[in-house]
Amino acid sequence: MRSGQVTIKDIAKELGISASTVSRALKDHPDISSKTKIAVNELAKKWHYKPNAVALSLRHSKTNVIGVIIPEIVHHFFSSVISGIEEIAHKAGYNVMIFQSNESYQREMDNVQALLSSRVDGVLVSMSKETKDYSHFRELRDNGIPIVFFDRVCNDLSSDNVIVDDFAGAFAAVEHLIESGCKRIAHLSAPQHMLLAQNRQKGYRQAMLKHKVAIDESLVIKCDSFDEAIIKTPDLLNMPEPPDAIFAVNEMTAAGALSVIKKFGLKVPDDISIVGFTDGIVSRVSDPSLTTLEQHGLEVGLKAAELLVDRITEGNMDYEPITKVVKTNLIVRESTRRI
Amino acid sequence: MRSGQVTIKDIAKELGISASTVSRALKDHPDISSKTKIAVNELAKKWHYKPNAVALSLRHSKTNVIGVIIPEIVHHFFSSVISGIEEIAHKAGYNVMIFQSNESYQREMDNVQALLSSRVDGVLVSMSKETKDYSHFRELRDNGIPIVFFDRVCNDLSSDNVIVDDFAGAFAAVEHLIESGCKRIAHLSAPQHMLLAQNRQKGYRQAMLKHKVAIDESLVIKCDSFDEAIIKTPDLLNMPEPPDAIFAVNEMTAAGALSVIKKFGLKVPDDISIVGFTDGIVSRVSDPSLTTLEQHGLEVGLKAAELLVDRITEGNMDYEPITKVVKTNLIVRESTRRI
DNA sequence: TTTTAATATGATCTCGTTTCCAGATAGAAT
DNA sequence: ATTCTATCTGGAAACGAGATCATATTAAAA
Repeated sequence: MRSGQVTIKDIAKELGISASTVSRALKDHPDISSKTKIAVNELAKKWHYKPNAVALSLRHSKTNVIGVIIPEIVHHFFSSVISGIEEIAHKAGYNVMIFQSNESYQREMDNVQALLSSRVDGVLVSMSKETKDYSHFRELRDNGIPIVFFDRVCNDLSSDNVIVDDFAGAFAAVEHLIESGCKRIAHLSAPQHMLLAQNRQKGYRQAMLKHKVAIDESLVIKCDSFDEAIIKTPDLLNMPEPPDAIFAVNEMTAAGALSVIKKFGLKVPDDISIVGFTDGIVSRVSDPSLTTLEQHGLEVGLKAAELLVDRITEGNMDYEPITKVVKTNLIVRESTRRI
Repeated sequence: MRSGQVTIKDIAKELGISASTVSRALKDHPDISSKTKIAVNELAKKWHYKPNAVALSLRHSKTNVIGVIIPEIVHHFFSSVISGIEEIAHKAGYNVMIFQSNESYQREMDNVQALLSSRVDGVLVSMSKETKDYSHFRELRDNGIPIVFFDRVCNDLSSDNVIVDDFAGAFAAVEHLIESGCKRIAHLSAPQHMLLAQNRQKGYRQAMLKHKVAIDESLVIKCDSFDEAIIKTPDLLNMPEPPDAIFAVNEMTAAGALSVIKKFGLKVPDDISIVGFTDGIVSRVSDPSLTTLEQHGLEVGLKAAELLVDRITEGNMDYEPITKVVKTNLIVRESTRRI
């Protein structure tokens, strides 16, 4: 038969009519006689004609593709965000292209170049931990490609953002610890150039301040992964005055700390309480299950994709950037004392 | 400035030369004078020229895009497979488009249509649980698009597959249970139209047979999710002769069973041993940590993508399908007795 | 001086589709 | 009979890049 897939020209040739007529017949243009329409549509169906999206993209300067850059897919939060994005994109007729930065700035820039080359209609980004320069994102915008940042956003760039209410979440978590009787609360934190990390730490400090609990700065350390927690938690526990609670910046860090604490023979929550961030499966099935903040990854994905689709539809790049905030809520489980 | 991104024509017009010359200058064609080359390349750099991938795709009938259909991204195994796929694809110059079937046959067919329209160069598929008809996949192949199935594959379709060694894994798991003294071993299984489920069950039966342990058919039940395990495990425990071990078809089912068993006040592994499948984070951090089979999702992704890229490069659709098997290995943790 | 060859560039077509601009044919109105 | 209008269809250009073919200019060889 033909090589490759069926085209409008194939149909035109078979029926002895012009390509323009076939094109119009397929989209039910009023100019075309119903006789022709029927003939065309029947053959198109028989031959499984599928419009060539590539040709359409070129013609309309619109690819109907949304690009997504995330640090790593293998994280419950990010994969659920993608799930939300895919959901909205699918409904709005967009396909989703995924790029991982693997927390590398270089790789993130490469991804942006690929996105530019691909002429995607819009981009969703959660920045890598390394990223401190944002010119590659500016380049996207200068080329008329709207961007919506989510979760890992930055202040320097005036852009659309969808973030989790990190401050309020952290505040609620720490307040919960204080109210359940904890006095020496450690904070395992992420690098402070990330807005997310700043806000969570602010929430921690504000809650401590409000309840007049002194902050021991040696209890506030940079520690934001499972492996790092395995290494650094022992130092905390070996202090002369060890903490009686830990507020970790994310789920896996909390899990790492928990694992060390159990190895030390300490009881959770009797000796030490733990609160994490992000309600992943780990928090639910760990023993004891972890008190944490529901981060609603799916909703972040939905909101971010909705906003992006709107921006694309508007087609105007002179918009006033907005920031949408997805509420978190504290889920009290077994790793903290109920009051 | 210009609307949209810079094109070859823009550069040609600015320099007062033809588009063909610019095109050749950019790819260092020997015909072009070095003076022109320098001028073109400088302007291209200054204006951030990026070749339009859409135009190239149309011209060359090659999109450099790989499509991936998976049931759900929000699963450690699948997200790690994607991670592997993205890795290889990136190296080979392909972009990755993600589609979720959400375990729906209808949605899976829609995805295939979108893939056909997008003219992707190849497709990676892990089928939905509902899928029992494979004509949509045949249509892909009939249009010259190579497919590699992974994990959720089927026998009826003669195709390239990358699978986990489910039989051997299950066999090893059950043998381990028997050798550690278990006699009444329950199997929480997935629907039998899935090859994966068949093989895991075969492994279970073979191991029982080899060691001459009687199989109580009432201990072999369909149960393949966390929630289902929460519902069905109590029935097992309430039997007159409850099982002394559970071999679950996947990680979350094992986690669900574990959670019920602990609620019943039974000790793991003293009263009941548990083995799952897939070495996700859950198995590692649960308490007790779960003995399980390392499923190497990343490696499945790498292998599948490599195979697909090879098929695309070959460009010949008359190949002999092969099946690659990724070994599993048993990781003995706290949920089973060591011998 | 004329032929030959090397060098550098432009014009045109193609990929698949849409869309604007013409046309052809028919019937209705003048 | 002629003009007008409605109905249907075809041709060509365009989207961006690349490949083939053609051609102009200059320099080297005969």
